[in-house]
Amino acid sequence: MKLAQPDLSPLDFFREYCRQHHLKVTPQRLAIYQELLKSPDHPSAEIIYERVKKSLPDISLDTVNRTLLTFARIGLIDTVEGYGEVRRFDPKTQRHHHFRCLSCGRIIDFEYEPYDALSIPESLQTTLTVLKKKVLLEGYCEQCRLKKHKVRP
Amino acid sequence: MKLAQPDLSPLDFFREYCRQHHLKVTPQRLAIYQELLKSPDHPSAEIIYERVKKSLPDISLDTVNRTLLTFARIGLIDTVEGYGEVRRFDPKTQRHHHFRCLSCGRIIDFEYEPYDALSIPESLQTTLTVLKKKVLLEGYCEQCRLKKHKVRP
DNA sequence: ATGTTTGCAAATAGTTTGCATCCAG
DNA sequence: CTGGATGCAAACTATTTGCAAACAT
Repeated sequence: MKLAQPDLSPLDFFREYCRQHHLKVTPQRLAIYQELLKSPDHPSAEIIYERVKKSLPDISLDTVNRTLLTFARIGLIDTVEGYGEVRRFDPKTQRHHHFRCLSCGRIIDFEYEPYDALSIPESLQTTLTVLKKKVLLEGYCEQCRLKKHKVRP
Repeated sequence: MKLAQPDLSPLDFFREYCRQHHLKVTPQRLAIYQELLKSPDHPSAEIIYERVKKSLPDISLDTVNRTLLTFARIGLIDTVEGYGEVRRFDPKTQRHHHFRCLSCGRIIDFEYEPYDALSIPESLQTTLTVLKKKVLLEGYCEQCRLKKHKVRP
């Protein structure tokens, strides 16, 4: 689904991506996308809204929200921890990892030695204190594998 | 902080764990913990509430919420994707991984070849379709490293 | 032209807070 | 006894939805 030509300007890439996904290129969408590109800090919809308002004072938070979800749905951007679902709890505090079904949201635990033994990148060691390592695999579970579901969120 | 003797019955372990963390062992907490142990499905507070109500009909959703957060805070249970924070977005769809500061919530991107090359456990291959692999490291960032912050959530 | 997108307002969902009462230690 | 825990209600925050007007194609 993703474009294979990264040799376009970010803007052309965006236009092309939208066209391929039958999305209209509106000033709002453009502004949001450009703001996102400038934002290395994984902003929330609210924060993007505040920033985009500087150039488009009349934009609404709803539009930002809808646009971001749309972008995520077509794979133009990613959502980071916090998949928009409710908080869920896990009584297993021993080391284990998760598989998450992109269709039904099911989370499956698994244990896998090699993942526990993962090394920490040198470059991080100097500035960060790493306490936990978690591997998250994503894809489709047995039930959803065949059905052509739409991806969450 | 975690107890080192897993050779207690789950119930005694719980009582002991609570005592060490100066938490009273109330019927509600007991019921919630026991329900959690029976729940391999990473339930939400709402779902736990529904289940626990069968044995404690007068329990409130607030108590379930507070109790789960308390349990998570003392490390008795874990919270799963969806850290209770707002949804955040990432314009980088190329492969990369995240470090998350347990204190300030900051998310730092990093790239690390070996993580991209991770093998998928055999046991999962037969039933699941794995599309993405993400490694999440957690700990304290440079700024928070020294300050003794309380852990989110 | 026309079907999508937007902005607004209202609804909803999930979570948190204040407070009086209750109970485990 | 007494401070922490609970239940209730209300507040709050984030997100979603319905709809008429506006706009991109």
